[in-house]
Amino acid sequence: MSVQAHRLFHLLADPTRLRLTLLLASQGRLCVCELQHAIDEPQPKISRHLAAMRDAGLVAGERHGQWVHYRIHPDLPDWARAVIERTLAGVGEQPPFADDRRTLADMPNRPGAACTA
Amino acid sequence: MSVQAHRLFHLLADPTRLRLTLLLASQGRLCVCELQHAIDEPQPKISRHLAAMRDAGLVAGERHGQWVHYRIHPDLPDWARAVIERTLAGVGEQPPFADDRRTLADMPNRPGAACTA
DNA sequence: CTTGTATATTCGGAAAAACGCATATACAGT
DNA sequence: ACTGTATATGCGTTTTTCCGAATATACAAG
Repeated sequence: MSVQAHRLFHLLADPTRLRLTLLLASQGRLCVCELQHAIDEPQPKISRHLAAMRDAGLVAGERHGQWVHYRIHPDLPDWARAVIERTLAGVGEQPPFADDRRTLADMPNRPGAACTA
Repeated sequence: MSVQAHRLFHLLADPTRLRLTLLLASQGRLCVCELQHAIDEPQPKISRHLAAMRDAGLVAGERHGQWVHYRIHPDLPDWARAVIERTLAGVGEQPPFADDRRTLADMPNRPGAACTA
């Protein structure tokens, strides 16, 4: 389970995966449709990146009805979590990361409450 | 000059480049032959990786006589430096990183003093 | 100016990553 | 059962990355 350092960095090296990661780090838990709306990329692209992140242990996904909720994996080692947090603090206000959060906040019909039910 | 986040992570995603980076982060400044001895990889391989790191602004190299000294780039943004330091603290005692430092310490004819001259 | 050591680069091939597009699966509502 | 929405996967292609081997450059010393 212990993520090798270079594997973690490989995941964070792709722009789409980095946006997903920082979005999850800042928002806690999101379903795929929220992620998709926020970063505005084709759904298969997002899904396959999430699968890679899940397989490596970076994120965890839970099904809730028709939605799948993703979050940063709770068992991620401290150093890895710290790296993500520090990155968020360092570049989170720059594009495209800040815009992603804004786009997410403006999402209509946000399934938020429905998912957790 | 400002390193984009995903570019930094791309550099750290390669095992050889990560070893070089953590070695430099822990040792301050090293010439190529020291790096080569420590991580025991072919010289062109190391040189090409260092070139990529230099082109991206992750490290800086200075010529001193026949040696070229590399170090973590002094103008690296705080968040990036913190990411590297946190990674070193988190995985620096694991292989291969700990061994790299040990191998470097045991290097004979270490040019250390000669370089700075 | 030749030799030796240190470092960098070019080139071609092999392996991996990322993509678009289509399709498949999962679940909810009617 | 059928429809709609949410999510995942298979496939073929294009792009990127990494490497080894050879070669080139820079500098020091004799």
